[in-house]
Amino acid sequence: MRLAKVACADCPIRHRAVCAEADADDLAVLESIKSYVSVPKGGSIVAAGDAFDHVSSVVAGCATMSRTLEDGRRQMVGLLLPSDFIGRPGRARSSFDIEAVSDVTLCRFERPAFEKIVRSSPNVAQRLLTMTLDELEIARDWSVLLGRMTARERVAKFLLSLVRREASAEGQEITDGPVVLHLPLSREAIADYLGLTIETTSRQFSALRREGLIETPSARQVVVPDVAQLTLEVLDDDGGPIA
Amino acid sequence: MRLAKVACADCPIRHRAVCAEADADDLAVLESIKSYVSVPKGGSIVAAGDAFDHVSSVVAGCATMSRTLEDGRRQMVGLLLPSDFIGRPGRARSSFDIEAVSDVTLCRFERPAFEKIVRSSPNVAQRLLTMTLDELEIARDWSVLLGRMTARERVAKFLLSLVRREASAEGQEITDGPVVLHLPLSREAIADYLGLTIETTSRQFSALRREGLIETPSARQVVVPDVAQLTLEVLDDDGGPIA
DNA sequence: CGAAGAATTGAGACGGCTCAACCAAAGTGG
DNA sequence: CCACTTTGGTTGAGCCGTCTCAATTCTTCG
Repeated sequence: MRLAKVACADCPIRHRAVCAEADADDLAVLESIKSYVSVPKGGSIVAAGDAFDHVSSVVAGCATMSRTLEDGRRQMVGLLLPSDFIGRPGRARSSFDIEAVSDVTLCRFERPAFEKIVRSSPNVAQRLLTMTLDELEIARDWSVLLGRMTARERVAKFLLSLVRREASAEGQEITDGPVVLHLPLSREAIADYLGLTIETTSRQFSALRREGLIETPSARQVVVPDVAQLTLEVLDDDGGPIA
Repeated sequence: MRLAKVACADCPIRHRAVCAEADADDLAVLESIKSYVSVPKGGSIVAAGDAFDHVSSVVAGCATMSRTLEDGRRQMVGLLLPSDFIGRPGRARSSFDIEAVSDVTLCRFERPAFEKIVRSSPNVAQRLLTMTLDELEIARDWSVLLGRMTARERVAKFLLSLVRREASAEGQEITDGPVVLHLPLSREAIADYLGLTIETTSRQFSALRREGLIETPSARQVVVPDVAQLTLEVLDDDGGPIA
């Protein structure tokens, strides 16, 4: 669904998205070709194999990138939150499904027009490269989790990544004190993200709760009373890239 | 160890590496600042946490990118073959270990000098972006393997990725007929790549051999008599990105 | 209040891991 | 040239963590 445009100057992700380094000229062009689109919770943004006619930035809401095998096994490969970029300049087709898990607002560009900007604006090209390198680092970091970590470590690391991501989105320090998290994902989606089943994921939440490492006022809310203590559950936790 | 330079015009990876799209001017600059370095089998190229003083392209040999957790668990996140790029412009430290698994020849640039070229040459910047996007796709594809595939599927997919990679390096068609592979990795390294143990990996090789899907004249050689048949072992195998 | 979906919990099965023995190939030194 | 060692790979037996299947509870929303 089409939405009214918001001026880039007022955009909540102006300084974190692909347009972050755009100068006044770049921004004028981007502003002229962008359109806002809203995708309802559960809606598809692109399906694996589909053409990528547009690229976009997530302005609000949460989306997932995943692949489903023929027999139904499903693995999420990325969580898309505000300021994240969707699409691949220079590539016509998506090899993953991208779906809204909450109502999502996208700032969208037609792919050819966006590719032209990438070619003409070093600022935008540079920003896109930096974001892609960040994504790559996040993906590789996640590979360590998928390949080698226990269910407990996966859940703990997932929660910590949300803590960090929320802190960085709000430009805050990472405090040790109680942090309240809103989970953007269902247990099923979390399981797909972590390479586990729903049941195992749920059991790990329960175990962490029993041991006082987290509290769960509701299924979608998690309180971490002591972030440092939760961090101890994850070997290797160097802080890691912000996923 | 320093080696004599090879002219870019004679370089075996000239048309596949980060310099592939470089024009004559770019190439002159690259040629003037590059140096060739050889790293012996088993040697470290960079360690996790170390400064990235240089970036480089793999000219010959094979290297791995991996992380080792404090308790010794290890996950490989990338296999580096000729034409692959090592390093991250704009980031000073590596978050993974990069090690030579055979004697490796690198075409190396000091990071600041290379970053300058990326800023001044749209061709190089564009090529770097494309390569990074390819790497990202490969990393995400691998996540599906690590998160959801069985040991048997992992080994089959690994072998198929080598078949494709060899074919693409030599610009050949992917044939169904017998393909002879040289494994660049030990069983241990393969296990680390696939998120398995040595023993499980070895058992899967044995099982595939028993069933006639592969032959193993020696530990480092694998013959795939029928690529299509091996492909049937991997659900989802859409061909996938070339890892 | 009832229905449907989401999450939790339990019991048992199973795939991959651990520990251990064994084997083959490649050095190494007397 | 032959013991001896070392390194890398294979195989076996049993264990354990996660999955599967199933029942139950909790939420949400007509």
